[in-house]
Amino acid sequence: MISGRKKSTEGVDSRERLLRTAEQLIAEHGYDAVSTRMIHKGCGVNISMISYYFGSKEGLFRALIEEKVPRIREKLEVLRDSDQTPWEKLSKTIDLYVDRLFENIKFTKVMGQELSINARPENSDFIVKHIHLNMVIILSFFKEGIEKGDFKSNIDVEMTLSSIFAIIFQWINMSAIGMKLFKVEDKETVYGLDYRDRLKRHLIEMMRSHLLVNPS
Amino acid sequence: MISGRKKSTEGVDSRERLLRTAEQLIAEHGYDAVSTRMIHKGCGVNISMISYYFGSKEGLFRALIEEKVPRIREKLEVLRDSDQTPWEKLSKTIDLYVDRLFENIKFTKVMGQELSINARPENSDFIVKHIHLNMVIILSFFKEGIEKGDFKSNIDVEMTLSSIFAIIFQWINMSAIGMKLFKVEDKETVYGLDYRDRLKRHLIEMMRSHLLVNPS
DNA sequence: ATTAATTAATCAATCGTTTGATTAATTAAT
DNA sequence: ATTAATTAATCAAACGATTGATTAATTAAT
Repeated sequence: MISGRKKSTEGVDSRERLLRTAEQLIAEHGYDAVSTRMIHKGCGVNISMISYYFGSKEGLFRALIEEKVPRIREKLEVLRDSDQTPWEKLSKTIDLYVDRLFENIKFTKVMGQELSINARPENSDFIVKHIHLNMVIILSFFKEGIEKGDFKSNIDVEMTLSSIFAIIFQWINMSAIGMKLFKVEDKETVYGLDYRDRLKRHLIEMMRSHLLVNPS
Repeated sequence: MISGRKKSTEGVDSRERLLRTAEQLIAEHGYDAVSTRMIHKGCGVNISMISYYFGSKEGLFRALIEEKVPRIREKLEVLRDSDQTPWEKLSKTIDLYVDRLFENIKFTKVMGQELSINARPENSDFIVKHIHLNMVIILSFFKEGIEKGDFKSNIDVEMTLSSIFAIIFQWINMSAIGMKLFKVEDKETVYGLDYRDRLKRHLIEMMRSHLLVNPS
């Protein structure tokens, strides 16, 4: 068949299209404002396929969360086990995290919404669990830096770590503020490479003066 | 009459109860997850009073936003026109902002949700406009500090300002992460005075090392 | 022939909103 | 001082539309 419109092996494709359309719409309007009909109209896949593949609308959302919760952890573990200085580990962590969240703008927004609203605790617990596992690794970089005498000993490491996450998350989740502050018209710009680099540089420079005993 | 259950001058009270209940519920579950029936059941005020006082559910929400968008600006202007050093102005601004947002946890969450989701642009535009007006004032503190030679001249002032807002907002909006990081069981604790002070101290100390040419 | 994928049609439940009637307080006229 | 008219506030009930979900029938590939 030329059109191949109904090949049964397209099943995977329908599933994927539902996930991607849901991600797009939910990032833009929030979970509760997105109806199953919006999703089905957005990708042309029949409504009942949501139940067919995911059991329910919540099941679709859950699948989206579990599929995408970033797997930065492996990279962090490689970094941890390397022989770089604590400061090198930390600055590369910032680089890594900014890249990962910027490469998944839509999903980062969805995460932010799930963590802000407290509906569906299974989702927020799942996300918090994974973020925390990463945080524990990054915390070890701080402690290593303090032990070696590279970092100041009187810094509030937990607050500092939390701040790094906050700054990146907020840049993506509240882009409207950034747009106004930097007099930028479209979202594409603040999500683009220029501002991504500027955010990295700012974060690293701020951490340098805040953390290092001897900022070179 | 003793009960006075239906005095016509109670109208203001019903209006107020609708606003407070909506604020509470929307902060917890998000606008779209809160139905008009949830609001009316939450405060006992008849459902039709929403249309009566606010025209619609969105009108109620809009009234909530306009009523509460923090009026920190007057205090910032007093600070700006005072004869304190730029660093004093900035550290007092941090103090002021943390206090204001912590005193309005529920509404700060609502603001965060409105800025994250892009439904109802009238609301997000309104919020962004007011936040930006405050940001312009705080930016003048930075510039004054640089001109006087108190602050380093090579700092990214816009990114730094944006970071301050991000850290405070995120602490309130994503309390789940803070709870896990600080091994705290209930929200009341991370929203309490101890962590409020700890957040202030961290922010001010981080800004001190990041901004000041000569951190005393 | 069996299986997996897809469809249109339909379900009960809930959504935001509106209705017409009722209450209690206020104002104006006698 | 009484009475009549007007007002704001409140209520239960119902509106049409939309929600998430399910059904049974159909299609296509093995």
